[in-house]
Amino acid sequence: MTDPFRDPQSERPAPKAVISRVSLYLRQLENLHRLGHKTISSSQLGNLLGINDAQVRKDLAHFGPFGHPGIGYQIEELIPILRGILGIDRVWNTALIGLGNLGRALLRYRAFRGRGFQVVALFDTDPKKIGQMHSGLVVHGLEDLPAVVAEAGIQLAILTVPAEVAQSVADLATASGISGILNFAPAPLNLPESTALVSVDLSTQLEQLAYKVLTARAGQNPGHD
Amino acid sequence: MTDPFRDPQSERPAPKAVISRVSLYLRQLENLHRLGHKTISSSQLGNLLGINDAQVRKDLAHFGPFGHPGIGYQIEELIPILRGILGIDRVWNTALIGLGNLGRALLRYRAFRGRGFQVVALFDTDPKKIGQMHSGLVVHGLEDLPAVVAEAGIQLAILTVPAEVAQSVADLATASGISGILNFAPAPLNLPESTALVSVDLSTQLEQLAYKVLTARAGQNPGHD
DNA sequence: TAGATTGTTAATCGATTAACAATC
DNA sequence: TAGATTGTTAATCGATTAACAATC
Repeated sequence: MTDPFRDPQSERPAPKAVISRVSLYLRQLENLHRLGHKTISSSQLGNLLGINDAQVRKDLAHFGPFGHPGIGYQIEELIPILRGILGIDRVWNTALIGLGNLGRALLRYRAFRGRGFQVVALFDTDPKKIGQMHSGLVVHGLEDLPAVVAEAGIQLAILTVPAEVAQSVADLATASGISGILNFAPAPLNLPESTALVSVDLSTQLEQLAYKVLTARAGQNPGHD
Repeated sequence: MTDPFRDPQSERPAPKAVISRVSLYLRQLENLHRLGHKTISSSQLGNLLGINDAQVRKDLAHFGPFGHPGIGYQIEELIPILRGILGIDRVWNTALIGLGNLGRALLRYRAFRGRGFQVVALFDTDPKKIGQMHSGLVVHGLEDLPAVVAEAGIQLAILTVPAEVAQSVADLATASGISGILNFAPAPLNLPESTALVSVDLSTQLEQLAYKVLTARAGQNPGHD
């Protein structure tokens, strides 16, 4: 089965795990750039992140031959490439839906800003919250979503609503033309193929931690390191 | 070191992916229980979560033969078993380190309470924050960590500090006797084998979303998730 | 019994790691 | 050149899915 097309960029979409690591590579490269480093090898980069050097090379080679044999990768050259691959070389207009504790915190969270994710509209269903100002934005009722999405060219939504309403809010967001949802509600969402979904499930993460502590404690792990 | 128990629970530790799904199973079972359901089959449970039925059975069978052929799983029977497996059948005394926006939001976040994760102490390095009260707890300086951990029997730490100090704070937490860390700082942490670590990297999650939107848009066949 | 569903083995699929010729 | 490091193929490892005898 010889494949006539070998262009890595447009062939198969990179697996989810690869993209996760590309995010980590990018952040590490930005740190190194800030520290004045010029080049880095796959094994150096891997060591900093606890990732195998062959994997680093393979992940990057998936998108193109960016490395220089005998030298490594040019940090300044690689950073904008990775930003382009991830799609954070542009501004993403983002709606924040649900202004509970978590939503308000994310609105002010540094890590979301300055990487192209710009919250441009707020939504809630609570009449007490509608009309309030947060970080210079007024809170809309959810019924305004379709109009505001169209008007402001909103592409992404951050969902910080209770689990019970998450599916219906996601449906409304999809119907309004949102292309991607970052879901914090602890509920499985069913979306059309064309809508991208990433879920962050904080309570299951804490459960993972509890399990890990228990097994680290009981099972005396044979393989040290 | 002869293990008198040959039951699956103490054999090989379940893979990370299995435990993630067990969290999802448990939450779904709790919802079903609330709705008055008595039994559920692996295929029904799988459908609700978008998981293959063989995988549901295999995941659960990893811990014991909990199912009833011809019938399915008894919901009321399975719930406490899964809670025990995950280790959320007890109280975990937890320290929250870093009282920025995210830290304060997590402190009040419902999903963390009522699942056994009890925040019993707060820490920060900012002199303006030390001494403040949040949710009935006083903010300690970080230098109090070893004493408070010992005194209050703290086992877990939620780390919501800037990336630059995350490693040193994690080192202090480990040295103080913490068994597990839920890390929200966007930095790779290097910890001893004996300390459990789960990292939640919000900015990389948003980058995953951007990538997914781009590929869903261009390539017609995005991964379902 | 007939129908349903489990636990588990075998088959498949995908991801990680090792090894090395090619390259600078 | 000699040394370093890439991109990639082959080998390994692990996880998912299909299939089915055993069971209720």
